[in-house]
Amino acid sequence: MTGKDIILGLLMEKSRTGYEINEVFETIFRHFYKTSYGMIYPTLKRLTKAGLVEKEIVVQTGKPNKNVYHITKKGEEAFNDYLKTDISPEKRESEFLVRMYFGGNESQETLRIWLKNEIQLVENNIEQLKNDHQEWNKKMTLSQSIAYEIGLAQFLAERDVLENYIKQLDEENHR
Amino acid sequence: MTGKDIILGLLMEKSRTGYEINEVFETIFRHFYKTSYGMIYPTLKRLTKAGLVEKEIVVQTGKPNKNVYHITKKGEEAFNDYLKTDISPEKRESEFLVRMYFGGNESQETLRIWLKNEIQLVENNIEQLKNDHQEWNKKMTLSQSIAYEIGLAQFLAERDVLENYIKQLDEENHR
DNA sequence: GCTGACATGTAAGCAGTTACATGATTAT
DNA sequence: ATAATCATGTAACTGCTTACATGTCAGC
Repeated sequence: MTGKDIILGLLMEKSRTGYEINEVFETIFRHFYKTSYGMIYPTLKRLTKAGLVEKEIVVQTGKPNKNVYHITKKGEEAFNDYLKTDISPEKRESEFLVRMYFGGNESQETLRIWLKNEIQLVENNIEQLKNDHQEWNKKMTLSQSIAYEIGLAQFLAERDVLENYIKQLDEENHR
Repeated sequence: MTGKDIILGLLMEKSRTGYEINEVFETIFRHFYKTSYGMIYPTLKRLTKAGLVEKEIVVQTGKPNKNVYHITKKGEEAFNDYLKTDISPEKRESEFLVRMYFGGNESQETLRIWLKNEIQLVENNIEQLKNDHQEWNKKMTLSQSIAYEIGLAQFLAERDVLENYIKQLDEENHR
């Protein structure tokens, strides 16, 4: 799976601009796929050249013009081919956990700061995820709901562990 | 954070070979940082050239010879400098969740197969994590325990969601 | 004779990331 | 004026992945 596959999938749902594709990555895809314009626009260009998508220039008033991309037959075939490939194992890279691993020599105070910071980040993620869900759930399929709930459950689980440890640190301090 | 930083950190703990560094990545680091020999050996070479680590050739009997790497003063400084940088946001890439997002047109049967497969993978992860923990916990610091428990809690959370949904599918089928 | 653990590397390629660059319009 | 939203791109770099390549020794 590369960015190309996901972009094709999103254009199967409906025609979109690069800007709108980025919005999807920043909302519902946030907790399982991160990317940037630096991937989106060059990919769209390559896909156009390869005949998998078609570009339509839409003139707008009150807003800058935009390029709407439509998937072609060839593009649909490419996406269906992708769907037949094996699912690759998940990739995670958590610098927070790496730091926790190496944090054995840090003071309890430093540890508490790290934990508090991470809780804040996780809570932001939870809130954003819930907001995104409220906007999307009207048209969500069953499998999309599962994707959402797994993300939410994992964030909640992390928050619980973090809060438990902070409590533990506090209790040790008050003894 | 790049592979280089983690390798330096691991060599701060104790001198290791490339093979042993890989073992760490395959056990305790498994759920938050994935890599391969293709990163480890070239990095070790670069680090040696830069004077951050030193290579010692150890002749063994009954086993192939090995290269043990020791961190230098300069290497320790580099690692401490890294520790002062900001923690970068987590990166996740779950092809399973991407497929779930796009899986709206799949049959319940297909969905059930996907869920069962993912449960199997998650359960393998849980078991491996628990095994790794039993081997390492004797010498684990508090913060290392947190890293372990976050990983475990997230896998358990995912398993719960998946199992719930399978149950739901079963119930709908029996109506 | 073969499998599995131990052990070390290279080289080509790629899929991005990061930083840069630009600009219109609307609302405050 | 200035921030926010809408909107599109490029170019250099990089850090890794994948596949290849090689070999020892122990135990069955």
